[in-house]
Amino acid sequence: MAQHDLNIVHQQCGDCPIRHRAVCARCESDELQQLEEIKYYRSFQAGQTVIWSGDRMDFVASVVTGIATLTQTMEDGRRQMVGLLLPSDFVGRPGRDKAAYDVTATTDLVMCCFRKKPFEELMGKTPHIAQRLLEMTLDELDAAREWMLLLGRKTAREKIASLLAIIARRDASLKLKSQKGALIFDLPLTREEMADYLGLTLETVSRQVSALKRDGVIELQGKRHVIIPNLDRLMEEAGDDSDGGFLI
Amino acid sequence: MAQHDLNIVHQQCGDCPIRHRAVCARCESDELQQLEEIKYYRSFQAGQTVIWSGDRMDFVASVVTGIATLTQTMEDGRRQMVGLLLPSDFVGRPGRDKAAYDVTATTDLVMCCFRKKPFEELMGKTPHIAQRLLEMTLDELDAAREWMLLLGRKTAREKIASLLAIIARRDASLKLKSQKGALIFDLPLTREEMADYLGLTLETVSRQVSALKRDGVIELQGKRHVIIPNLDRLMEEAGDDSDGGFLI
DNA sequence: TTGGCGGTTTGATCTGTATCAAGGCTCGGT
DNA sequence: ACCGAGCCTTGATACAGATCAAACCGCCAA
Repeated sequence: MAQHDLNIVHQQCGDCPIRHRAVCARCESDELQQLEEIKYYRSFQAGQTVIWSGDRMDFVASVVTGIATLTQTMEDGRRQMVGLLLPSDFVGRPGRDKAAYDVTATTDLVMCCFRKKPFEELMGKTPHIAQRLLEMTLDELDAAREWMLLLGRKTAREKIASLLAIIARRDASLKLKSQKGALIFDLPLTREEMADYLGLTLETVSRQVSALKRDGVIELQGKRHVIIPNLDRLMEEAGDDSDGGFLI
Repeated sequence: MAQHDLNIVHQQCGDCPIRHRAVCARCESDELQQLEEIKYYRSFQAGQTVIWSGDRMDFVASVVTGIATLTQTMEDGRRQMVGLLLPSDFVGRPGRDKAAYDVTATTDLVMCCFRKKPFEELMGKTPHIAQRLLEMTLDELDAAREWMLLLGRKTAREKIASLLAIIARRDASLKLKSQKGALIFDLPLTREEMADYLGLTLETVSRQVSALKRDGVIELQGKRHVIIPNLDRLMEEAGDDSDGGFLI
């Protein structure tokens, strides 16, 4: 295996699901070798379902490239997105054999899967893994709580602004650090997916995106290509006080 | 220290924050002795604030008795509860030195605190702790996601029914197992706190509670004492399909 | 006994978002 | 070049829940 940098992101680390420096510094070690032996890749096309809620799930996985969503659906069809998985994010729960959510690829997707049983055994033997997983899970929990504030208390306009800010910042951090100018990205979600994320209808999403455009908070080229001329302005619209918090 | 049962709850285990059988079976061991040395108790009166968001937090803790809430507040005062801590629940995040949320005692409260630095060191040495914490955090994440569905997609009536069902079930599981009859409990939250939990106003909470009473789904004695004659009926009103999921 | 206060209920009205409906844009296939 | 499907926008209207306002209840203290 290739030598790895210390403070790496998943793509550079290839297939190590545990991208923490302490573990990656050991990439040559036994424990990573054991991870190698239980892993396999799966690819999905945009729109494909990775797994349905309630299905038997005999693996855990991390996203290598692409974006996946976790959604919950009520009997009458109301849907709520409860997680957005970007590269290096982890899915699956050690110690549970059924999926709790629908997992769907919203773009073309590659996942690095690990068979669950041996993964759990490995976790029992190598404390780093549980510690790293704990750290990641706590990050996700923080993100979920931020999301709860959004769902419970923000207006439609604030919700849209929040989502755009989240995507813009995640996107920027995956690219170059601290480029001061405008942020530019392609929306990875349809209007309907945005609605499912935000607890709105797709019509309301469309209206509010148009409103933000009309008011000069964002610029649009086509439906998906977004330009954020001023992130501070956008964050103000989002109603976020703390700019430190980074969400999923 | 006293001998502990295996499948115990926190109260019986006294001060062990890690109530998992594997750890508790070792209550006589060195590692628990070390926990003993870094722990202390704090008591709070109903309504007191344990810690404000942004404050320095040099401990982690678990609830011994009473109920605490985690809330987030926006600049203009909009509030959203993002966590409800019942006995044996854990607060605080290893590897972070500031509180991310306001923590408030809604009833008289006793917490068992552990100084963070030594707790982290101990966690590094004893894998059980990280594993148990991971398990608990994953449970909380599941609860948070269920909560997101509630906030994003449920009607006011469904929200109230969901909250009552959550409290009734948690309460029942703390008392006797599988008592088939009516469930009876005292609401530990004011109408306003319920509203902050559910992303509603207190007036709407009041109206919907009255409506559920009028429709015979619940019975009330005074403002707080609730009787659930038929849990299945209540869960139907809550719009929950899966009855297996247990929330915070 | 009175007054005041926190928590709660209830009523009247307003408003933001959902719902229903129609039409537009874009891209790929025939 | 045309068609159709998917996705998106826009308009008209309906409604759930917010907001504003008043009054109630139980309880404690003076």
